Amino acid sequence: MTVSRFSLTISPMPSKKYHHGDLKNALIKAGVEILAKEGVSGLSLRKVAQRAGVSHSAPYAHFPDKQSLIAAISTEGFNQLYAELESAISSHSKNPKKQLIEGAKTYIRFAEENTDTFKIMFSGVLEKEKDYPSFVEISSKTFKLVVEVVQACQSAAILPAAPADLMAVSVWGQLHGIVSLALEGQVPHTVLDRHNIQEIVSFAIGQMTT
Amino acid sequence: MTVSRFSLTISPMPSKKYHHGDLKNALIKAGVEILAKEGVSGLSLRKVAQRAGVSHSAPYAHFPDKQSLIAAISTEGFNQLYAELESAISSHSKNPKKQLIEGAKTYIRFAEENTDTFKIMFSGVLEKEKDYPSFVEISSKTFKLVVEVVQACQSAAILPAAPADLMAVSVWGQLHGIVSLALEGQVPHTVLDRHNIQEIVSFAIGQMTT
DNA sequence: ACCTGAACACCGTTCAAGT
DNA sequence: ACCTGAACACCGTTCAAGT
Repeated sequence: MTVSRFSLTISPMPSKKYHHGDLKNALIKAGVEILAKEGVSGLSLRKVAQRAGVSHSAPYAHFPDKQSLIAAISTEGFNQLYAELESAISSHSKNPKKQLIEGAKTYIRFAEENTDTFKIMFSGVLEKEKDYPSFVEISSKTFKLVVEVVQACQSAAILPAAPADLMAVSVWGQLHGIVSLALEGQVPHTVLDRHNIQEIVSFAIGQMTT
Repeated sequence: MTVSRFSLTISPMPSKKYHHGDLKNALIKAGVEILAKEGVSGLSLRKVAQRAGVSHSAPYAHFPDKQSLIAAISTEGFNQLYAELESAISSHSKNPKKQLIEGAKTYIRFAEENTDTFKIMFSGVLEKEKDYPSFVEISSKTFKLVVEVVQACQSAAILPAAPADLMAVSVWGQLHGIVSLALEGQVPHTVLDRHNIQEIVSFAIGQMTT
C-alpha cells in the first residue's frame, strides 16, 4: 500500500480530476460512447459520470437533468450529421441530382454508423426539444440544407415545381421513413434479400425525380 | 377491523383479486392507458401492476420481463392499426387511389390518437422484436396489406410498374417518415402554418402517383 | 397456477458540505 | 465555481412463501 500511495504522489492516477475544466464536453463524449457500446437503454447519468471519472452528482453542475444531457448529445449528433451532409453536398455543387443521391447516402451512413445516437435524435427520447435552442438551431439549419438541394434540383428540372419547403419535407420524409423502418426491422427480408437500404432509397428517390 | 373482515366476506372488495383469470390482458390494457396518460417515459412495470390492482411482482407470472410486456402492447397496437387499415381499405375496394389516400389518413389518425403507443411500436424501445412471434406476424400482415394496395394501384396504372414489395417499402416509408418527423417536431412551422400532416402526406403521395 | 412481500442492484435527483 | 457523499423515491428483477 505504501507503493500505491507513493505512485499517487509522483504521477497522477487516472482516477483523479482530469477533466481539465471541460467536464461538460467530457460528459457528452462519454454519453456518445455509452450509446455506441450499450445502446439507448444502457445510457444512464451515473454511468456517464463514472466514465468521465467524476461522482454521480457532478453532471448536475453542467446539466440540470438527464434530458438536458440527452439534448446536448442529440445536438452534437446533429452537428456531425450537418457537417457530413455539408461536405457531401459541396463536393457536387454543379450536379444537383448527385447532391441529392450523395446526401441521402450520407444520411444512411450516419444512421448505420451511429445507430443509437440517430435513435436518440429522432425517436422521441428527447421530450421537449423546443426547450433546447442549440438543438433547434442545428436541426433547422439541417433542414435548410435539404431545402437548398431541393431548390437546386427544381432549378435543374430534376424535381417538379412546388414550394421548396414542402418538397423538402417530402424528400427528407421519404429518406427518413425508409431508414427508420429499416432500423426497426420493419423492412421484410423479401426486399432486403435483393436490395440494401441504399438501393431502396435510390429507388424511392428515383421515383420522385425525373 | 372486525367490520372490514366481515365486509370482505360478504361482498368482494375491489382490492381483491378481480382480474378474473385474465390479468395478462388487464396488464396490457393498463399499459396502454399509462402510455396515453403519461407517455413512454412514464411506463413502468410497477405502475402497470398497481393500475391492474396487483402487486409489483405479479406481472412476472405472465411476462418474463418488461420488454415482453412492451412487445404485447406493441402487438396490440399493431392489431388495432391493422383492423383500422383493413376497414378503410375495404370501404373503397373499387378505387385503388382512394384506398391509398384513405389508408394513409388512417395511419396518420392512428399515430395522432395513439401517439405514445405508435412511438413504442416504431421507436426502437422494443429491442429484440424478432423474439416475439405474434409481433412479427401482425407487422408482416400489415405490410402485406400495403403490398395489396400498391398492387391494386399498379394494376390501375396509378403507381408505376416495379416490384410491389419494393414499392410498398417506398410508399410506407414516405408516409411513415413524414409522420415520424412531425411527431418529433422536425417539420418546420413555415410548412405547418400552411398545411396539416394530412395535406403534406397527400402532396407527397400525389408526387408518386400518376 | 397465481399472487405477495422482502430483498437487491440500479437509477435520477437533491442537498449539505468541502475546496 | 466545481465536485463529493449521503439520502430519498422510484425502478426492474428474483425468490421464498402462501393459496
